[in-house]
Amino acid sequence: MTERSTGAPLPRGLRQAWGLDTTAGRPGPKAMLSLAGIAASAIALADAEGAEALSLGRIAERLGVTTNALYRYVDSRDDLDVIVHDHALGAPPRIPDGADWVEAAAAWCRALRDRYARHPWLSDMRVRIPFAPHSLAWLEDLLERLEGSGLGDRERLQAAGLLDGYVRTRAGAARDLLRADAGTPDAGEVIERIGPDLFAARVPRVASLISAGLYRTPHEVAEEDFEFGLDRILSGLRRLAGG
Amino acid sequence: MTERSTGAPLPRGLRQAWGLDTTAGRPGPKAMLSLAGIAASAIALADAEGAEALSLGRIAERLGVTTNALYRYVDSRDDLDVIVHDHALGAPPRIPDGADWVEAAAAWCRALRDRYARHPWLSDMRVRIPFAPHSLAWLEDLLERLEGSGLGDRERLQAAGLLDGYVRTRAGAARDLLRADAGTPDAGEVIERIGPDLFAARVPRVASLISAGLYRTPHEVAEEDFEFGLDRILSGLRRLAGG
DNA sequence: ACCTGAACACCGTTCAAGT
DNA sequence: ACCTGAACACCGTTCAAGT
Repeated sequence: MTERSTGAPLPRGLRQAWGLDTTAGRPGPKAMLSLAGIAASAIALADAEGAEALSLGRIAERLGVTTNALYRYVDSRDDLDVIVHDHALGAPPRIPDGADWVEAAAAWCRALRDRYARHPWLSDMRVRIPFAPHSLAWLEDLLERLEGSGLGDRERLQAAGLLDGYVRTRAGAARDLLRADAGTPDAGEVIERIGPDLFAARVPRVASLISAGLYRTPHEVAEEDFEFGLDRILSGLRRLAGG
Repeated sequence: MTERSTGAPLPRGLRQAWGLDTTAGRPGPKAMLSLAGIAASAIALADAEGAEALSLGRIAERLGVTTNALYRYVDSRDDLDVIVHDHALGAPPRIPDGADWVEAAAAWCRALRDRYARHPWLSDMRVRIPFAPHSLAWLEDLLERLEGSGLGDRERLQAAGLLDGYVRTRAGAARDLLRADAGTPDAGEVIERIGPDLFAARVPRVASLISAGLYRTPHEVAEEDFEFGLDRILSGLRRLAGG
């Protein structure tokens, strides 16, 4: 038992996620809820209605409980967001045997993309420095995959940030396209409203790409875009590694 | 005057940003505010207190006006966000003469990074498909820089998305580090709270990188990280272009 | 120790005036 | 056409009970 240094304590939800809050055998009434249950309920809500629908009240309603009850499990809305994000992300997949480091890294990227595809609202959550267990496990896993690359410590960390950022960016773009399928703003319609002539005069290259249909991106094309960027990055990394 | 097709009209703020709302010479009292003034006020507020401080009420307060007055200039909070984002981004820089396409693209990326550095809270704003004039002008500008590359239409658009996403990701990371300098969560402290042994057992590679000080990122190191990823991407693109 | 109920400050949005 | 003032539903958060 080492002395605790001064400073802010870990938020309740994060502490629980790391398995530090051994709630077993404590006095008083036993809990009606669990952090995992709260997270699952929040995820179901977000899956159904998107990130904007997430609120303490809506989650509590689903659980048949008062809003304030959630504060027994979580310190704040912010704390809750971290937990929900981490639960929706889930544990990273196992590393495939026998793949070289480039293929292993590519598999990591596709796996992360798939998680985002399953929960598109993840792209709407504020990005944070990851300290939740699953988030860190993903990073750990990617670092492991990069160990065969011959890149240095620093370079592996940089490469991990590059790949992770790439996947998240693409996931956000894919989410936007999903959203465009439903209701909101269609490129062609917006241009119509702005005025095609004004639009073409101001941003001719963008206008011509749109009218060539290159802005319209069905699912398989988004897949190609994803692989395009991934290939560029991995090609750049392989070259650096002297492959 | 062509017939308007059915569908949602352009939000008021966006229409104004494109110069479509010729407010001159209309009946009734003249406006006390302007969209540009509202945006400037919002930017000053966010610069001072961050994205969380942004609200219609706080902006109106700075302008000496009621919250509801803003609805004469903007359709919704969402509409306002688009305008604020676009104003903070500003117009893209001119293309440097004589640079080859790789250097021109790199200059674009650095310029965008600098805009984000000036307004770090931009990284906290929801990412959207860009339809505001400055946002589109940046895209137009990058597409122009890529014209000398020999890449095809589709590839140029993909490359633009890749580079743009990269810069935004890095800007978000840089913002997190800024935030870590002030108050919030320090890596070492969080590990201390989780328990260094548990942490090292679960994510050994991350733990060793942190204890090696590679997580600590002063300003010049962030700069190196930025150039690292940029080099990888541009190297991958050059190779594709057959350079 | 858990959960409820009441209260607070704040948020975006609407509607009916006033000028 | 602009701006105000009142009202609404909703949000996160706190505090004092109850069990």
